[in-house]
Amino acid sequence: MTLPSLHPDSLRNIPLFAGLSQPDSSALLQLCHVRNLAGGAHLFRQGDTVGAFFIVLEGTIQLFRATPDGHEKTIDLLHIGQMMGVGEIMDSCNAYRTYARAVNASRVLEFPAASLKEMARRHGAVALNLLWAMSTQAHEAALEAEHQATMSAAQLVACFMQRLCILFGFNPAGFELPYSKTLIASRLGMEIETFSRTLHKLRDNGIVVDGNHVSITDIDLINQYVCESCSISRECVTHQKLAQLSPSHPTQLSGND
Amino acid sequence: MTLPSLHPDSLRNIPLFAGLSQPDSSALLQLCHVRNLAGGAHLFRQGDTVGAFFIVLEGTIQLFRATPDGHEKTIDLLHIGQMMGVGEIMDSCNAYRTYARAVNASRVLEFPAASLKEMARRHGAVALNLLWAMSTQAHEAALEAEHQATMSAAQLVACFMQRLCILFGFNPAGFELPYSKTLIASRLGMEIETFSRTLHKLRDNGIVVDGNHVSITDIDLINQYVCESCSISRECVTHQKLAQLSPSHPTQLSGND
DNA sequence: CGACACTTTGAAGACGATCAACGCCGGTGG
DNA sequence: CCACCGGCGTTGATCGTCTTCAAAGTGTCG
Repeated sequence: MTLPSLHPDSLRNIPLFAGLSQPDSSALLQLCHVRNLAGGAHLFRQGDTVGAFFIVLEGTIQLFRATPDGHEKTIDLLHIGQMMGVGEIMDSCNAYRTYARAVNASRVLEFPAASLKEMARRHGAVALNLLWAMSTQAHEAALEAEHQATMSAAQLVACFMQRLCILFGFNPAGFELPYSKTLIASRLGMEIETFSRTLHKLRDNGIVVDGNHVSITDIDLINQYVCESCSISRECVTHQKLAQLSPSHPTQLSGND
Repeated sequence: MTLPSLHPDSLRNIPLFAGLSQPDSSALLQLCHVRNLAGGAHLFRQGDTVGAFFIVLEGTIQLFRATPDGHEKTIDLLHIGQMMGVGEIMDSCNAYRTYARAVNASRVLEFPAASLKEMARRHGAVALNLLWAMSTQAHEAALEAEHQATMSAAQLVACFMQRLCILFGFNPAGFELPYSKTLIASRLGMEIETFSRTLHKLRDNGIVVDGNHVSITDIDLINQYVCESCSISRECVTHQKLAQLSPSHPTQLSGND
């Protein structure tokens, strides 16, 4: 099922494959195949029967739920290496708990649900990688939750901007927003109006936004502003990384272990 | 290291041991030992070097963080079968991310950190149980986060009351709060004043509180009230269970798989 | 040109946090 | 026995923040 378009090189940034022996890696690859998604295409919907789990190879996948009043509440935006649907498989839930939709043209790796547990049982290294990945995801979700609870809208936005720079290797001095403001606001758990207003207020704190163009004029100021009310922020890889971030100094995703 | 006080029966409610073969189970038991904690005793502190992970056997453990302004933010209250510190071990973090303190006299099972990964690598069944447990914890944390974001203080309190009945097998028609109000408020992420006020408002929704005594006078009304603004609530085992809950009909923790 | 999605801006309102004061209770020490 | 204290919980008043509703501006695409 392995498509020719999937080169071993592509696996370098995928935690699930990190450090696997050649046989283990091959066994995994035998199970999966690549899927291409156009922007806006749904990968699965909340309530769909769980048939597979996925890993992002390229592009961005939006995980979200539909609220009773018709809105969408974005849970997360997933990028290269991140997994979807592992939880559903591991606790034998038979329905996806969220929607998953490609924000832009994306490629994902698809693993049949049945095979994953078997791989984990048989290959200790795969099990450890899964455990590592799940624990990392859980930790990040916990950070996220604490951020939401502790930080003001302005701090959340500032924090998000910092993360963008890390994730995409943007030059903080000037970059374009990679998503629509509506999507970002949803991701940050705030209303679009609040987001819009907040962008202006940030001018005083070292972030200037005009249209889709963002300039972080004072990295240190922003970093201090984001961290001030949140003990946990200091744990964030983001902030540690941002401290060393200089223009044209793109950062990779952190490796396993 | 197995203490005489740990009977095989005790393992029945512990997901990590669920469905293990005799050898697997014994191997795990060889690794761990029981620790007794007095109420108020600390199991570990935020920043401590990670030396072990723990499973609650008896009592209640409070996980919390210290906020910059000196308050405590309760992350979770753990009961029988729940694990602490697994995330820290699996992603090779060398410091605990929270405080852990016994709310009342408690017993926990302690596993040396080094052994856990090795067990997971070698014993497929243990790895699957760990994956199951982590995925369940992660899912519950996600529900929790969505609750916090979506529901009003009153709904959160009502939801908490329902959970108490499920968890402890209380008769909804009348029971005593098992924790101090300060602790509950902290658990629910609100100030004690807000909590206090909220208790009165709930009178209109079928929950009457006087001192530490709680009466849920109208289960259906409350259930509807809690669920109304939160699509996710319907997934909550709580609500499904509560529907079948009748007086003197205690419920067990859900089993594995 | 008009339809429509996206964004901005204003004004009002709801909700919870904060500050302050007080009542209650158990323990301690004189 | 009483006075004092600290932890806990209640109640009132106020304040800031974010949501909500409403309206208008901007852009793209047919």
